[in-house]
Amino acid sequence: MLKLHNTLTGTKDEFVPLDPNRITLYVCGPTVYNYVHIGNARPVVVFDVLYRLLSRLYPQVVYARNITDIDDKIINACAQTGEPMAALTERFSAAFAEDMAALNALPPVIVPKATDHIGDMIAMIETLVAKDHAYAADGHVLFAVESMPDYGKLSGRNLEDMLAGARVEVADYKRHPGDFVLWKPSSDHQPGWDSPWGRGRPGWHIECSAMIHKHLGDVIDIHGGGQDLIFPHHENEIAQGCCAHGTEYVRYWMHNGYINIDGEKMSKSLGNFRLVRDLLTHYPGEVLRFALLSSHYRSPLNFSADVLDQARKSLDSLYYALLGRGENVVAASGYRLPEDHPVLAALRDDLNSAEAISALHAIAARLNKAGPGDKPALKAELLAGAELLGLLGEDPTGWFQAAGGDHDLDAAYIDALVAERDQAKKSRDFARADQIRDQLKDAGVQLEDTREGTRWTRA
RNA sequence: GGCGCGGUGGCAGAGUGGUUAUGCAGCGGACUGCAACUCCGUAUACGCCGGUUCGAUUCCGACCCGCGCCUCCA
Repeated sequence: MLKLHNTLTGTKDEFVPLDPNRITLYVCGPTVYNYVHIGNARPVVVFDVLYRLLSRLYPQVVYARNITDIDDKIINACAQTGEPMAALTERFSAAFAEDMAALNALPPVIVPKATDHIGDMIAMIETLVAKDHAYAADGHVLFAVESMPDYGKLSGRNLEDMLAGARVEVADYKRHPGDFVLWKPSSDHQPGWDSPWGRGRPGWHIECSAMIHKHLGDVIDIHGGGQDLIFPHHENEIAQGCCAHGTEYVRYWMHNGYINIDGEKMSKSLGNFRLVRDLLTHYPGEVLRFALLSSHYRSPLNFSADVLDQARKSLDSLYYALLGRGENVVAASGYRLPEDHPVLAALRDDLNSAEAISALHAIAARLNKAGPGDKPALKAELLAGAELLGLLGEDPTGWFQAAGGDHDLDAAYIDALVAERDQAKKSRDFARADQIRDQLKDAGVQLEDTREGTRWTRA
């Protein structure tokens, strides 16, 4: 059984797919007007694990993650640099794909772009207007929140509550202050598309609803994203999807917690963000991924160098288990994680990645202690468990020897010193041997004498 | 003001009505020429106050503290 926390019910519910032969998963992707920060990466990594898990449990998973390539923030970014919109969005889409690949996130099955679906959005808006859930006013088309009795059910608020806390001036063409934009007019120098309401561009929420409808269906199994999307984005998606197609839209809503810096939410508006791109110059992508998975996806994660260093060391201990004590162990082939395996059980419990990692350490401990005959099977088990989390995909020797900084010694030079030290050891010149080891240690290279010879790792 | 989340050992972080994860760091030991890796052992914990209970970190209530959403944001 797979249990998932559903924002709609507020509880951990058993996952019952609409069609067990075709699971549908949609995750909100980035607005491509700059590089993404580590907070943007959290849902990508979290739902990548969900995608891997679902793929293990069901024969087919249709996973879509959109690219928002029309938005006022993009228009503003272009206005500042003079770069054409298509060039800018293409550039940052590619950068996003690169960054996420560095975090070992599998590409989704479908990566729909908003600008490829303007016609679908217009059609959906027309449906909403025809059903009296939307109205045109002053060049805009607005969704009428009062036309939907249970509007607010996802975020747990009602229209009166929202009015009480309103901090924004209400445009006078709105019938109700909570009405939101489906379509808005573009000036001559703004990008726009022809529509029944004149030349304009879509509002933020409609693209996801339209693309879900086109690629995945009227009702999908799971929709994910960051907690800050619950309101208004996902609330409004529900309104659009349910009202346009007369169905329930999404069965399970999943939202990940924030990444914090010094206890405060990391966000573009606060300016306290860390770009994935910059972090990757200091840490392997797998360390970032491990850090993101080291706590539960719904909990806040306080991001710091300390967290990354601990992730690195924890990962090292797992790779050490794969590396062994110098013996050459080949993982058994054809291993498949059993249904009741602890790693699988942990992930099935609302994606408890922290517990899954702990289960990985338990396998590593058994692998370290095992006799030669048992090692291949345990190594295969460790690799299979880790793969569900998208971890331990590197060659262990490569993991430890990969150059990370500008001042790293090159491998040939290190090998030469190691050879010299071996000679010194053979002639029992331990003073010289230790001198070489200390010299390398100062340069960040750790030597280890194993039965099969000396090996080295970068600290 | 409305709605919601969280406070676990030095740090990170799971979990549970009683046997008290896991990783890193610490301490003692084994291994080693000495180390490193690994192994064995070990200390330190559940914000505060009440209640329920044979027994609560885990359930209930109040309180304190921190955070988030209500506006673009993963």
